[in-house]
Amino acid sequence: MTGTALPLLGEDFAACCSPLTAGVLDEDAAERLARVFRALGDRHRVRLLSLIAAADGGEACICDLTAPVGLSQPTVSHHMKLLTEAGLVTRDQRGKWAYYRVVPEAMEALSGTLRTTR
Amino acid sequence: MTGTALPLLGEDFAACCSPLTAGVLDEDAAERLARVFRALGDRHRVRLLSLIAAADGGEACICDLTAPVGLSQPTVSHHMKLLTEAGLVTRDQRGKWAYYRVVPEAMEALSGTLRTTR
DNA sequence: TCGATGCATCGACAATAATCGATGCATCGA
DNA sequence: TCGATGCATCGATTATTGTCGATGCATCGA
Repeated sequence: MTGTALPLLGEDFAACCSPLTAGVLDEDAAERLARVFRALGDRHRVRLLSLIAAADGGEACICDLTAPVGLSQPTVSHHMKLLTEAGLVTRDQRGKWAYYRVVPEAMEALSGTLRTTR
Repeated sequence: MTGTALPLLGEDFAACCSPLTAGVLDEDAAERLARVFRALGDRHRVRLLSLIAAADGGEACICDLTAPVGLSQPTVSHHMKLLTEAGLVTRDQRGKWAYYRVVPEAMEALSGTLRTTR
């Protein structure tokens, strides 16, 4: 296991993220949040995320992803790095393959920041 | 009322947005989603959103926003345009002032696309 | 041990995006 | 009617990001 997620959403998913609209965010909080949203701000990365989530076993390697998104291997690798750094996916190297997996807690936490009703 | 929101999330907020991870998104859906996330992918825009939500009456004009974010008026105007086009805020011109307001339905819909449990 | 495979990194280039000053259009108050 | 104010748009510049070919490092199977 060589997962290298950098949880930009905070160490503790459950406690880090109050709704965006609950009060004025300071610069740091805004930047951290924006960085995660930026990771989702590309159609290919959004697509990659849905491909991984829908993949058999909930995980996929780069080789499974290049064809569906129609990008080169280095480019897909680059996008996956951004998603990993955002904490939205984890990377697990097993032999030759690097398996990526969606982090539900991160998705939930991010979802929570957009919730307006309590 | 001169609101000009372009609801990129779809005409019907409630019905448009199944979770990102519920199945493989087609190109169009991925692009539409990514465009909205991209609108949130800037710390100033995230901040602007929280400022508006926290403002008195839930609305704010450009002139209320320039100082807090420390950007020029044209730049703030530009950011607000992006947020408006993403459907995350509405614009309402009243006299000299343009009042911006968060669209809770859009936030909720977007929040829903990130939800992994149902 | 060696060729093949999967992947990340690097370097370069092209495309997007952020920012601001200048400007023009309304609207308001005097 | 006129100056002042609020805002959007334009044009230019800089910064950021997406993309790919080339390359190098592991790992696997023969």
